[in-house]
Amino acid sequence: MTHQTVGHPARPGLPDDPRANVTEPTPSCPVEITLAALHGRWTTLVIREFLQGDRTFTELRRALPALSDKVLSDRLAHLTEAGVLDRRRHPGWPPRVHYTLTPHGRRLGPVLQALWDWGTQHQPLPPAEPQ
Amino acid sequence: MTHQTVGHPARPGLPDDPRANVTEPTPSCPVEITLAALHGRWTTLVIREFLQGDRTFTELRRALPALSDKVLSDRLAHLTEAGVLDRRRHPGWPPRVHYTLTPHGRRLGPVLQALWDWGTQHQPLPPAEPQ
DNA sequence: CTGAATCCCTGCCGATACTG
DNA sequence: CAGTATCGGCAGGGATTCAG
Repeated sequence: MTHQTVGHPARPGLPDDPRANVTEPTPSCPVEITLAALHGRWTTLVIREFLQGDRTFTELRRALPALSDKVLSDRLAHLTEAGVLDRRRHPGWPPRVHYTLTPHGRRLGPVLQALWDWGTQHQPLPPAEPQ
Repeated sequence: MTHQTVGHPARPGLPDDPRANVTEPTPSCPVEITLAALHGRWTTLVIREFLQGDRTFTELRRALPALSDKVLSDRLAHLTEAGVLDRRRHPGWPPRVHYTLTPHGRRLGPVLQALWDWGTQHQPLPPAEPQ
């Protein structure tokens, strides 16, 4: 089955988009864009927090105690730059910063859901005997 | 919007599963399982090849010329161990090995589609002015 | 033909200490 | 409170060489 009808209904592949024809990893590929947004340890857990509402730095630190300040700061900056989070500094003392999902960030819900669903269907195979 | 109705229809969050309550990255989390399967440079491009049909080592090498033998070998072994690919050695000479998506691997189609879709909706933000 | 072994280089992550 | 600066360890990825 080397060839495949292009017009096949319920086609399991990806869209017929010029960006789907790349032959090496490139940042302009939509899949790479999304994986770049999700990139890094802790990132999906941070996003999960925001799917329940906005958060401050300290609230996140309490929710994810094993996450260091530096990495949390990195993740928030990264997600903000990726257009996933909106950063809002509140005036006064003590300084408070609220982060919220942008509309674009909220659309990561279905993405994480897809990742979740595949993972739940995963049954680890018994180690294949050498043939 | 700190609180949210649990029973909200079309809930954008993740399932009410005990595994969703982890407070640190753990390999048993379904999201981590899927990201682990997709992990590594070139991995999604390799999977894309298989969504069009089975492939041999050499066919993949031709389709992705900038991918080194070692990394291709790593990816194939990794995806096989993750239950995504099925590895079948053919007897005779020269040795030939065919790789095919398992049923489980075929279910990665919707996952890649979700990643693709989010990425296409992505419009890079102009660099935010410091507030 | 299909890999495995080795080497080097880079970038991520964590820990710690410090600042507006 | 919400970060930044710095450092070290380690794993990933590429190039090259060797093997079944």
